Amino acid sequence: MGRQPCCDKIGLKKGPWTAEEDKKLINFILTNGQCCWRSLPKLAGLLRCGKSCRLRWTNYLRPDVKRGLLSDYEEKMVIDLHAQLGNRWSKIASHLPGRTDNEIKNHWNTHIKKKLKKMGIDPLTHKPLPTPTENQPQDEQKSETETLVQPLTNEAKMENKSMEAGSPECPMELVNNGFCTDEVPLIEPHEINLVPDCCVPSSSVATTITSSSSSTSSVSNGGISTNLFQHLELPNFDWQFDFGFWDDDGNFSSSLDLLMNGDGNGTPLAQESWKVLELL
DNA sequence: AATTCCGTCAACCGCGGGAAT
DNA sequence: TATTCCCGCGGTTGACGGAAT
Repeated sequence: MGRQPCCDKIGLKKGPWTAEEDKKLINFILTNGQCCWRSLPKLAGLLRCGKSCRLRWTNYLRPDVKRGLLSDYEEKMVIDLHAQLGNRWSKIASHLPGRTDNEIKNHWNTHIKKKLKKMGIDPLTHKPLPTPTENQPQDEQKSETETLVQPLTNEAKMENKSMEAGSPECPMELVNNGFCTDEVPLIEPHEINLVPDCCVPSSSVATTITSSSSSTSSVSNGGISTNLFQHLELPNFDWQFDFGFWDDDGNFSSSLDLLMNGDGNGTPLAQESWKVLELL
């Protein structure tokens, strides 16, 4: 007997998500937690496959998701981790708080791969390509390469608490390189207090608000503008919990003004799901 | 101004791993 | 132990927007 399809595909909607669908999904998850993706669409009143809901949540709607271009630091992290882990995007993502595997995978394929090739580095092996381009001066290649690919300093590594080494679960060979390839929780348990006990989310709901201050983050994604308040047409409410945003250096900051008014570059920082959080 | 090309990224698909029975 | 089911991962696709012609 073959495997059954993950869901009944008849009558199910595909393609970009609408604001209404997003709202339904957020409301349901924040009320009930992440339990059983298979039955979620029915319970939430969505004509979507469970997998589609999970993807939409983890890659876009999740409150702690960090949007915008990867910083130089993050890019170095990705390259360094990729050299050790290969195409294990979820593992790589677990070392970059707020970043999703999908986002990192896309960034790798569209940006980093090209950069490395241009520098004469094989993106697969992270070693110099067998036949270096003769057109490009070696000195230029080297300096660029050193800037982007050199191993992270210990200081830089310590900056990221998700990379803490020394835990019993952390393989020594990776600890020695400054990385632990095991799963690293992105959110401390005390940060999760919004979901009923019936279904405790794995690592999805936090009381921190993240968003990118990158000026490039204002592009629409799947028809959804950065100003997700407007997107979901949810009512305003008072902010009562900690929140913040990620700057281009990978630092997390808290600021009500930044959240509500933008970062001074016309970039709104609020994300839609927080309204729902507060309403509950 | 219109058309084509290209880059980006959200979303889909199929598969494997692991839990449940 | 074998089978079934669900979740999550990684590869791929397709829609969209901007650049180039």
